[in-house]
Amino acid sequence: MADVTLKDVAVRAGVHVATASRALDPDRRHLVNAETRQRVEAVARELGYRINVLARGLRKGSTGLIGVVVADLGNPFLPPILRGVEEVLGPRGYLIAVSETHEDPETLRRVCEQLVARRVEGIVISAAHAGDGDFLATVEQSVPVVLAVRRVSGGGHHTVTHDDVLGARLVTEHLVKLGHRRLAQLRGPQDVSSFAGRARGFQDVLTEYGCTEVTTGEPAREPTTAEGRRLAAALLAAGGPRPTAIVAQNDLMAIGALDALGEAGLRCPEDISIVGYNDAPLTGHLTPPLTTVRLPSHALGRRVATTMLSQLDQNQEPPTTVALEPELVIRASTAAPADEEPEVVRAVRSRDRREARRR
Amino acid sequence: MADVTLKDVAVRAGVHVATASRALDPDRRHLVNAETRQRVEAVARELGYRINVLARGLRKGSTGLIGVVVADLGNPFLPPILRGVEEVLGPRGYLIAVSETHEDPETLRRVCEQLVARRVEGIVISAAHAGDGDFLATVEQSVPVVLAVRRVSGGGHHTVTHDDVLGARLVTEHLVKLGHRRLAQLRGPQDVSSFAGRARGFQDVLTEYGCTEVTTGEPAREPTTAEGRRLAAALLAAGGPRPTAIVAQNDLMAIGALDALGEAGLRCPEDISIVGYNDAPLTGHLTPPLTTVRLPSHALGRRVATTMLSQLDQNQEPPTTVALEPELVIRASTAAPADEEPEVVRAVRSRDRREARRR
DNA sequence: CTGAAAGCGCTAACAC
DNA sequence: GTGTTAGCGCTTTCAG
Repeated sequence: MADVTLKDVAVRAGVHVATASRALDPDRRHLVNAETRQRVEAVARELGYRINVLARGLRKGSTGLIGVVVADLGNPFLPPILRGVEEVLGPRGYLIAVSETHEDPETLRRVCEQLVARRVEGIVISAAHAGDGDFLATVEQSVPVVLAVRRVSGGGHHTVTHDDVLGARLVTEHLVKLGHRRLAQLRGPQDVSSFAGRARGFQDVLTEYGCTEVTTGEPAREPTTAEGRRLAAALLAAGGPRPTAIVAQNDLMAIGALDALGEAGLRCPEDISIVGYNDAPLTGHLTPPLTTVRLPSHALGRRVATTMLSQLDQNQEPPTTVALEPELVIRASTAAPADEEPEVVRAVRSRDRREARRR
Repeated sequence: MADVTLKDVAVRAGVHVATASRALDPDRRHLVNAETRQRVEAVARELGYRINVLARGLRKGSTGLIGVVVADLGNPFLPPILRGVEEVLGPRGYLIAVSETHEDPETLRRVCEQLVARRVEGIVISAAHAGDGDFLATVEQSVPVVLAVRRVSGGGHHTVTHDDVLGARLVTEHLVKLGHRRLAQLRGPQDVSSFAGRARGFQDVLTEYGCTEVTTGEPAREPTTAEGRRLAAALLAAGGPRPTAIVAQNDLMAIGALDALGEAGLRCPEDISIVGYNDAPLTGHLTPPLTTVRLPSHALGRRVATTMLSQLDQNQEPPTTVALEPELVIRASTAAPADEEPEVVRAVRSRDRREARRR
């Protein structure tokens, strides 16, 4: 607990604190006589001196702290993002303070207040909901903000995200090309841009290919296994034609759907194909291994950090939104529908029939 | 970026900064005339004043920062721990700064330096290796340290951990009671106390019940799926009698073992039972669902935080080690060995035979 | 109840 | 090259 101050070092080294300060600062050491500097350094080491970052920050008006606000630390795509952020910001001397909102807007507010009061130099937010734009604008008056993963409606913020529309297109087209024409979607909370984007990609493909959506109506209250199971069960229990494929907006809901299928005595992919989103750990080890969408989370983290750096360097660039491209991961939970024939097959058949009649 | 200072508020409210300071501090507001206080509060709100935590910290000698050092943020048992820590420390006004070491001792050192320089008030470390005791003792001279999850050899630190010996006993005994007598162990790096403890629990049970260990010799370099698979494959490829059960020291290695089994054309649990450790997400959804050990991580986080709090409150209690009890989760990856009969069955049989002879 | 003054530990001007 | 002085924004005596 012994707090050695710069003054202690200076006295012991027989110099003024200012000199000691210079000698110990990498950026100003060259202003000091080499011999003096070495003496100061020696004493500092001997006394176990550690600079008080607080005092320096107060004087220089900088804390070297970057706040990162996430919705849920348990989300498995976060670690690669955090690692990417840290990889870039750490070597620049920044320390990362992580806070969690649990998806609660009130907590988001509180946490941002906290961070601003602590004079963090920037805030990375990956916990935004669609309607948080106005609030974030006020935060941005105090400190640079970079949105990660989730956008807010209205734009106007530096944003680095995944291209969710594209990702959803990728999986949905994959299913359509397998021959699926009646698809259902398991939606997450639509005030989160990721889920909203995935919904749009899905819809777009359905429209383009003239497919039918079988719908349960409501989205999941939370994007969890339990909710996925509940929604999928409702889907299967409903009257009317069953979908041949289910697009879950994340892996957890896909797993819930898998459970619901099993309980209904149906098989995946024989009876119904299921896809997830995120490529969470172990999804490749499920039965069946899950077809899903892989996100470049680590790259996203790095990109978030560089975006933040350029803001910190006062490069007053206008807000941009960059969307990184996800990747389709095809595994065994998707196959051609059993009761319906793929387009090509049908085309061939009808041609055959036509020819047969002609003879 | 407008930084409103206390002075600004004071001037505007027509009072001295000291008065403004008192009026705005929950602990000293009662020292101020109610009317004055309200005026100050109004102005503060109006101007958007936010206290500069740095300046206050410098003056009061406290930062309200707690450092948390983890080995790998991707580890799925961390979030509940972090949440537990935050739940307890957050309401007390502490902010959590999370850093990662990637299991590198050098990084651990650097990170601790950083945190001390920033005058964090306490450091929670769940990234310790067995040999870090001496280093941590030096850190402890500057700031309270609480070890989470992993101990260091030699003791002498406030430690909150899981009872790994017990956990390993639980799964191993479960296997023995199913009738297994030839078991193998997939070990993680033994300089991490968690893995070392699990090794001991396993050995203890084997000794007590007179079972045989089939060994691959080396532990995993990293406790990953790939390593688990490699070690399990080596185990299966080796000459000599095959184990009927494999105890992996974490779920990832267990999954690797599952893979290796599949590749060798063997089934789990029919040919070999496999158990994991940690009860990571989705382990219940694997094929077969994995028998494993569930850790009270959330409770551990809370306990870590309260231990830290009592240290911060200067309660100079001597270092204690508390080990929280894990829980056995039996699923479908374990069954009685095919070629060997469970104890009870054998007992019943031999009794039957005896009785048969008597007639 | 409020104001004046000092100072937390450091760095930035400015002198010498 | 090095010392002097001032002050970052706040809290804390100590007066009044």
